[in-house]
Amino acid sequence: MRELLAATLSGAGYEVLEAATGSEAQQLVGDENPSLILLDWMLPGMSGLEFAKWLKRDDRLCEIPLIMLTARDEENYKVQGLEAGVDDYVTKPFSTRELLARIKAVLRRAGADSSELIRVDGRLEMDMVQHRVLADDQPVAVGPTEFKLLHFFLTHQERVYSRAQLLDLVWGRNVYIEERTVDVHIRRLRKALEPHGLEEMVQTVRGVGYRFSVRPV
Amino acid sequence: MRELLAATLSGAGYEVLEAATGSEAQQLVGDENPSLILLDWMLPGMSGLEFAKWLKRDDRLCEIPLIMLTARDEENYKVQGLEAGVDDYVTKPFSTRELLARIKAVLRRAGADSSELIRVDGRLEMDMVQHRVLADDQPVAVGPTEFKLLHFFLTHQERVYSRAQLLDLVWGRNVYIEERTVDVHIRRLRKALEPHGLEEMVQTVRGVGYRFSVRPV
DNA sequence: TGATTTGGTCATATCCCTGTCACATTGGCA
DNA sequence: TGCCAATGTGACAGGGATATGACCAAATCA
Repeated sequence: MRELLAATLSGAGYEVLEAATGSEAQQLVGDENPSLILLDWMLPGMSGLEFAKWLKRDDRLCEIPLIMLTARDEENYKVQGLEAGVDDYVTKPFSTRELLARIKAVLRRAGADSSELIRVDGRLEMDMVQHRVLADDQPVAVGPTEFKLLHFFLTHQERVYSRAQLLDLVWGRNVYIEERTVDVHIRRLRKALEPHGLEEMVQTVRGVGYRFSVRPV
Repeated sequence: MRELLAATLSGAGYEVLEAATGSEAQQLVGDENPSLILLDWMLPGMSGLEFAKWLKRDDRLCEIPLIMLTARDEENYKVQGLEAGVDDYVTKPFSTRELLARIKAVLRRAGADSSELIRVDGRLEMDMVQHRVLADDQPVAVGPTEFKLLHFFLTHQERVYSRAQLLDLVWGRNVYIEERTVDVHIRRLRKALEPHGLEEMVQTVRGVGYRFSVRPV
């Protein structure tokens, strides 16, 4: 089964890594940082569910999309899986086309942030390889935190985030930082974008939080 | 028990409010509009079941997800709870991990179907994720209160509400505010919709209150 | 190690929102 | 038609939320 899948996915242009057991997978995941995990419900040793829980509990790994393969479509399996944070299900038997479609969908959903070059509106550009921000091809001077903040915004445009969410998602959870501090970094980011006339993309949503948007308020 | 839970959940990043009795909880729920309620089956005074029934009978509160904590996993308790509209169960004793997983799952489930995108007549659109109002794809500038008011109207169309009801349902109960204040916010909402020619959707019902309707008066 | 940058917090300034009032307008009824 | 009650509307002051500059400790760099 696993080898069949591996062959299919390789054929579709994906790079595939295989693990036979849960613990093997745990090691592989940590080492290789995959873009997506296909997980069978039934595993020798650790169950698929246990693996899912382990994965989603880890701050660094919980972002990795997870698709479960299950032989039964019983509701309570799905519920258990959803509780564990599984992103999608494929019920055996399934067609190659269905599987590829779901993989594509899940990757797209999760994917935006794995991109190495992010452009917005043709004017703002973020190059993760160079670790640089360009506005109208002019370098923008931003500090490390502003860089992370902007990167988060570019990969999560057109959405409001509360200060608490931004602290969680940009600074990382388990940091105890004053919420007002977010304001200050928003300010610094705006200041950096100001010379290029892009500061309006960082929008205040009073009483709620902040939003990055190309569209005017 | 309650304090232990509160500490655990705070640690997990949730904001926690506590109530010792059913009636205390009733008041708190009305005032604070929580995202989720954890309810013990056994309460001093009002029973957990009674509280659940009360909650689910209220138009404004019945949307709040409710998880019951029960010391017994007897079927007939669950059935009674389910009939009352309980969203999930956790049977004591339980692990922190299990509780957190269920909370997360219930919140996600509730978040998903409390529709995040409301459209009316193809012209007016409210995106809760962006926290934005669009009329003919043009952003509409509305203040926080008008936003809440419009959201309420969009989710309760074609019905008259008195000023007192609107104060209760939009502002929250236990706020003592002049009834005429509603008029002013209605005015502000209309003004915001005016540039898009949608102000007629907010209709006055003389002697009764206001109604949101797509149909002309 | 000393210089420089960075990050978080605070105090203060500013802006926006809000509830209320006073007055204008409208609608219904005798 | 004229009066009264209900609603519409503009203005305003106070309060709360956000913006901003300054500061110092910690981290980074040379």
